[in-house]
Amino acid sequence: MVEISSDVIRGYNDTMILFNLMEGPSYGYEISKQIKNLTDGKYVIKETTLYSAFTRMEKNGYVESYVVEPGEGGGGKRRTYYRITEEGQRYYREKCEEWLVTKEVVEHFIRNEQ
Amino acid sequence: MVEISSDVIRGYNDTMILFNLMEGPSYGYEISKQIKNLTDGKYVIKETTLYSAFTRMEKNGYVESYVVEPGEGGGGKRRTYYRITEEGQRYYREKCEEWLVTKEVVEHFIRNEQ
DNA sequence: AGTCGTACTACGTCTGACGTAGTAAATGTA
DNA sequence: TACATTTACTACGTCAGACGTAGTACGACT
Repeated sequence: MVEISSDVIRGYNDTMILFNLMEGPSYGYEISKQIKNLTDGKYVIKETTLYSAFTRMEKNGYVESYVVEPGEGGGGKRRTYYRITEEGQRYYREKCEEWLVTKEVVEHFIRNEQ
Repeated sequence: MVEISSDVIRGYNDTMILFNLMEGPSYGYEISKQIKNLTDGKYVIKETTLYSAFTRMEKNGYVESYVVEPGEGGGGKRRTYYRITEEGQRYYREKCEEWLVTKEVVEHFIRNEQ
């Protein structure tokens, strides 16, 4: 089982989170589960990584937060939802373009014997 | 022009350097030029990043260094050459495998409209 | 009543990348 | 031959993102 080192993903955690928010507002716990599911458990974002990303991205204007009390719509516990902003969408699209270049660059240095 | 943020590459600088050393021993200045050339200038490794990677990788047993005085073989200045070790080769191959998984993971979160 | 799942917050550490700066020899150019 | 550029580094300090550890607290299930 190949382990993904976190330093590789560094710089793409934000992108993964924003990808989820492109479908509509969401909150920490849900996003962490979605990332895990989408990757078949190959990548599990750490809670601290996730929540500090929210804080950072809100400061950068990529997301906006609002609190939903239990009862209001969703059940369960009080949650902090995040909504992606225009700025966040632009940032997400830039990251997607950047990825293409990054992939091309890295692959010059990769040899996988078949 | 899409700029590659250094955090994306983080974790793959070592791999890029080791890729070059797989062809035979080399030294800082040469490797930095090769990385630049191979990527058509899309990625230029910073000197401090490069030399600190050497130090780290020598400590980890991935490379071994030796000094070549001007005259001995090559011209120019006194150089510190690096040679990849068995351990370094194993590490390089692991990174190449890891890359496949990483790529797959990240691409779940990328949408590039065509 | 106790455990598990949900939904966080706080705090401190580590590491790799990078900015700035400086050294110094070799090489190319006027 | 004077000067700029290229070559080949070293030193030092800073920063940001990831992560370990810990703790809180409510709700649901058994």
